[in-house]
Amino acid sequence: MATIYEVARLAGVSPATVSRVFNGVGVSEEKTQAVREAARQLKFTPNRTARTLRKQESEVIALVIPDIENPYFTELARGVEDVAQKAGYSVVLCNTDSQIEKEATYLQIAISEHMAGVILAAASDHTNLDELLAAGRPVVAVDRGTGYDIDGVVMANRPAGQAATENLVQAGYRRIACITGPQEIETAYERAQGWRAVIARNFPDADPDELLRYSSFRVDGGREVMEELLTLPEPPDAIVAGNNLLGVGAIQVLTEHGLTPPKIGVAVVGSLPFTTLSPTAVTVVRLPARHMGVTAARMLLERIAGDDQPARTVVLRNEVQPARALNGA
Amino acid sequence: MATIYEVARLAGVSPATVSRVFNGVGVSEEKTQAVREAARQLKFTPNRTARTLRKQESEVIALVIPDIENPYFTELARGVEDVAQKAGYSVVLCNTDSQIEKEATYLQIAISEHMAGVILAAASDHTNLDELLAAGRPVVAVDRGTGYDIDGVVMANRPAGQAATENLVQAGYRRIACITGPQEIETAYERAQGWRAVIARNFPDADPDELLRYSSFRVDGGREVMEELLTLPEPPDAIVAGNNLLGVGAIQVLTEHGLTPPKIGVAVVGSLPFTTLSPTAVTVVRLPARHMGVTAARMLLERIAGDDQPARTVVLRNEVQPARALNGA
DNA sequence: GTGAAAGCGCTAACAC
DNA sequence: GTGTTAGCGCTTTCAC
Repeated sequence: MATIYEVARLAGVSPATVSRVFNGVGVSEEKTQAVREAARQLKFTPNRTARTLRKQESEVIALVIPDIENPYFTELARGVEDVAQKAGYSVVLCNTDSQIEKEATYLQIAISEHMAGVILAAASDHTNLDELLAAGRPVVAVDRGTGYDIDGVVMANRPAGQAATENLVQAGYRRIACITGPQEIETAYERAQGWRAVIARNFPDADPDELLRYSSFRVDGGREVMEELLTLPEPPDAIVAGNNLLGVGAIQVLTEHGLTPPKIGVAVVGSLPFTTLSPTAVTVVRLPARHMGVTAARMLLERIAGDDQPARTVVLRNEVQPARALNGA
Repeated sequence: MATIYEVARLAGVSPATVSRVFNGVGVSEEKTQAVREAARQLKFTPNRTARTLRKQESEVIALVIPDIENPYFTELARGVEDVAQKAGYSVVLCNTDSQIEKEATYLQIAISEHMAGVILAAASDHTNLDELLAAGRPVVAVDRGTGYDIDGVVMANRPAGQAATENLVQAGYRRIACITGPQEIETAYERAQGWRAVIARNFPDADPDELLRYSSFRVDGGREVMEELLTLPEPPDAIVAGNNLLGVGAIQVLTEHGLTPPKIGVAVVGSLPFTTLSPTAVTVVRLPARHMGVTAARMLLERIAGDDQPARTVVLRNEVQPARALNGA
């Protein structure tokens, strides 16, 4: 690999001039040409490591997410990547598997590689950002809060849970269960709160705890809890699923029992990009994951550029796509 | 951020000794203790950038894939990550969107960040690896070849296409179409060749070109081509889908037309992790994507460690999971 | 076993 | 506008 010294010698200029050419500072036209020609001949690629060491900052941002196999997070990643790449940043995708230790490791790496910033969907509410923040690295929270006073972008989770449930009520279902993710995860909790509010308003005699189930935010979690609900003395006639994977798991079990929607009502908070159902059978509350990524990346880039206004939180509205078969559209 | 110099001063040793402690070279027990204690007090984190600059190699490997939203590739990524992390490497996930320019950019970054190696699912057969290889960086090809004489791990694509098709033949279907990815992509081509061989053997009078469609390896590609096949004067009674997303698209369209499998035969090359169909309705030829990632990562780590045996190619066998409803199991 | 010192490739004062 | 030079934090000879 050629260095700026070799390019400088070939072009008949100083190393500093070569550096200036590649950083867009004022250099005369003729020297610029000479440098570019020399660089081309030597196949010169600037050494980013040296640059990072010198500048104490790299053009890399970390995107830390709990589950890379969840399409919701890959859609988010696309949004981040699209914005970052246009700004000349590359994105390092870090999968924590919801484990705080793995998360801590990646956060440490972000510091020690001098990454420009971090976009974080926290594995839990115990994430420690002290060092990262002390090192002056901007962090934007996505999907979930962190307990720190930093920028964030989240979904309107409670309204999403409400919308899903209301849709089912209007379609005539009367015994609507809810399956959601781990209680400690705020998205899971809030969506369930949305469901709870609608149930309380419409069925004041119902016992919500009988029909609410916490599980993992995964397909097998949905399957397990759905099986359980089906064995109830009086099983539900409809289900609100707290995220996409839970919805997939629940629908799989229902299908296996011959209860294909809309025989039983199903509303899912989150999109189902790879579902093979009739698009009219299930109510979907779309979550704008890509948009969340785009917004978070833009906020982060502003912080990297030095913006120091007070922390902002953006709440993204969802969009309901009702099951057509149920509401007659 | 504390440096080794500060740690050295506090511990009463030289910077070199601090470095040795953190790199597992022989240092006396008492100095080791002193260094560790000083490091703890100062919250010292080794600066990876400086280390990389000095050693000319980082503990990062790049995984370059064409579509991060495809569950097949995220499953692959999991395999890579699990192996890499255990060996102390972190994985940078780079999404090329099948564009050679984006791919070239990421490959350039891999060089200029001194990454330890690259695992590459090439965007096309025009990928240029000259510089990367000249820089001495090991590259392992996954899923598809590259035209270079390097390590690789691929699926048994032709047998997979054959198995999918044979399954449909045995189930009694007689007019079996095939939809696959872009002709230039070897996986798409080979799977179609498998289909073609079975068709030629069983239905010598059939005109394969009438029933074969090339498309993109995406859901909307599958939708589009499926719609088209349905308008044929004599539509197919079964479909072989060349990958998971194509299968999802095809099944969606069929469902919308009331042709839920197994009313029409469907066999998919690739797993359908988020399907909501009855598990008995569709034949799935499972592709061990995670295993591919694990294998590729292990091979890469061997190369990074200096192994210089001739290039190897590993071919992974697939596993057929037949549609139970069709073969009576 | 341990320390002194050079240098990885780049950028940013600072002089001119 | 351009060159000289110091130094980012680490590893690694080379002495001792």
